[in-house]
Amino acid sequence: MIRVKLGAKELKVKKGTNLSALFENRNIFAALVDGELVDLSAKLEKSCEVMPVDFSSELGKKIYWHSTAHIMAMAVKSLFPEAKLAIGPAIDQGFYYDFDWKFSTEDLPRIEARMKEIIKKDIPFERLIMKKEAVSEFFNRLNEIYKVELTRDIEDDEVSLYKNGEFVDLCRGPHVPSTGVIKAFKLLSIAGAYWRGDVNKPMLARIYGISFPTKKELDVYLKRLEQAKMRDHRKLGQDLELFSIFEPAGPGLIYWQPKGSIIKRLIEEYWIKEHINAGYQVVSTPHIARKELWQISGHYDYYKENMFTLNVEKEEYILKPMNCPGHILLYKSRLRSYKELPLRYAELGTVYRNELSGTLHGLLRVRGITIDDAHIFCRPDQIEDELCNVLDLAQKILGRYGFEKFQVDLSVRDPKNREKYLGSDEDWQRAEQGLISALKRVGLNYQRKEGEAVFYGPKIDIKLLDAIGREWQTTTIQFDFNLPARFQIEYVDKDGKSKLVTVIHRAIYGSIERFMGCLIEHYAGAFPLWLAPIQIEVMPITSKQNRYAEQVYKRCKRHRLRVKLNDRSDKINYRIREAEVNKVPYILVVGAREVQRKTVSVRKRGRGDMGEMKLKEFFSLIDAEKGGED
RNA sequence: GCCGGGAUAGCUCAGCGGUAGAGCAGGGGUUUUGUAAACCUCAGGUCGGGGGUUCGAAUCCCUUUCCCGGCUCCA
Repeated sequence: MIRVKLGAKELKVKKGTNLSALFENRNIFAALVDGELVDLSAKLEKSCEVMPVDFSSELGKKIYWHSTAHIMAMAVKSLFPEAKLAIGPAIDQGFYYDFDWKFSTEDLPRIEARMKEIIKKDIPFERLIMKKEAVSEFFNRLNEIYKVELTRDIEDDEVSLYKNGEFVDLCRGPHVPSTGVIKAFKLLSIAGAYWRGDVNKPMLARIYGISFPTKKELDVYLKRLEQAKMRDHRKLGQDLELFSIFEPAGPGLIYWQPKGSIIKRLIEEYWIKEHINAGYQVVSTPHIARKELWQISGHYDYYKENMFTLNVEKEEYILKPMNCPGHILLYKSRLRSYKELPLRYAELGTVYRNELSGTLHGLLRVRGITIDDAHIFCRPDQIEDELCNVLDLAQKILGRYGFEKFQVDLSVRDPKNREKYLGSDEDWQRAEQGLISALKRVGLNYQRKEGEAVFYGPKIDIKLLDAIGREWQTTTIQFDFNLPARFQIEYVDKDGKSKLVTVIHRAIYGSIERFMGCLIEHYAGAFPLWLAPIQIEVMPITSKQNRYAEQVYKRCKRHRLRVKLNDRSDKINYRIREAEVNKVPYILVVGAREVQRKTVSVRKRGRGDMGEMKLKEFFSLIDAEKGGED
């Protein structure tokens, strides 16, 4: 007999008992045995602690989705026996499977139908352990070249496989006990994906899907996806007339409509104010420069595919893809003393990058990028304080928009591949140490990502999520071990000797375009009062109140509010609906009663009628809401 | 850039070999309205561009531009 701890209970069972015997609850489909994730078919060989796994946990979801991916692969193989299997993992939201095959969207319903049959048959998932060579041979015989390659890369001598009837897949597992466990699923899309994420390897077809233990959960999920589309910045950008992209003008280039320009200007003004307070100096640099500048910086050799070039009187000019060289020229315009450091140059600099056409995406990925850039030139002993200041500033600025939770990544070198990177070990260690202690000092949790650093230095990135949960990098703080040496950026130290400065690149919004995109989705177009393009709409109920309405309108204007007078002859209900659809924060309705009592009726967006008040009262109400911003 | 799917009025979409349609938005009128859609009327399109097949193409084929979902890349 062995002892099994199961939650608060302790059971005594026979050695070799099937794990599934412990659970009556049919929703449990896997378990953690002493922390190791296993199938329910696993046998208990020694005393241990068992934790049931169902769909409620992250682990459970992954197993459930992964099993669904296997079922999809089974369906695909039975419909298209020639399709070759690649990989099929669970992801954060669902699963995918890559096949070497050409699918069209019409295939999805057929695959779904076949999956339903497989689920109905309730075929068990059986775990097999085989010698690596035997597995390799097995897949070779089936002409599953990708599986052969995967098997070859496994370090263990023994390999696990999962078998459902005739279908066998290389897999670490675990899985749900049988196909019937999957109750509700949906295949969502087909997309291309390079084998092993490598551009030089074959392009495979990836099918994405999702599954849930109940139809209801699936429906809720699909409905949420549908609703998320309603806050897509591209849709809202058009509906609310914030920005446009024009085909004849070129892809990835943003034309800001008047309303979008108001918001853009406000977030820029706020940014400038905070940066001046934080000791930055605002500078401005041209959009083009001779190619020599980019040869010195190294961009001409290493960033060429991304740069737009111009011919000017037989000379080559480059449309700037980055602001750094410009800021460096400003720094180098005279000798710098250690006493001047840190020197912080900030610029809302628009750069142009020839991003791959297939990657362009609304405001979130464009070719004309306004970076809220700054370069900090400092001494090594100032690094940590400077980093803390940047992180504090980032939190303050992002917090102003209600972004309080975000993902923070610390990207460092790939330890196995040190030759790839510029700079000494000492540089990297000091920089990384500085980044870590700064993160700790300001109390930010972060994920360490090895191999994610750029070649010239380690960095911290902050990522925001869009409406459907995709991550977009905004804030970035990067060390640069490349440019100081290339440009000989120096300062005269206490001892009279010239020394290389440390350069930190940093952006907080990341780019104005991307940040605007994130903001639109974050607020679902309902901008807070201080950002709303139109803050107030004044509406007389009938034309008899037009004069009074105009007085109200003028007083609002004088109070420096962005106000619109809507005295069209449409019914008041119609105009109110229109303003609500346009997400105007406040409506002031004036009818005969308000004229008589010298008041306004206030209606707040999303909340409805707040009743009558004096205009003065209304002003103090919204002044408080604006939070002191003007 | 690569794979798959798209593009019809300002917007959302129907039409899918036989005379280009609807709703909303827009113009003109009527209505004078009390907190999310009053009524009438008018106008609006080389069906993304180019080429082809056909007696005839929005519809079928090729090509090109752009968009969407991914991959890769990145602010």
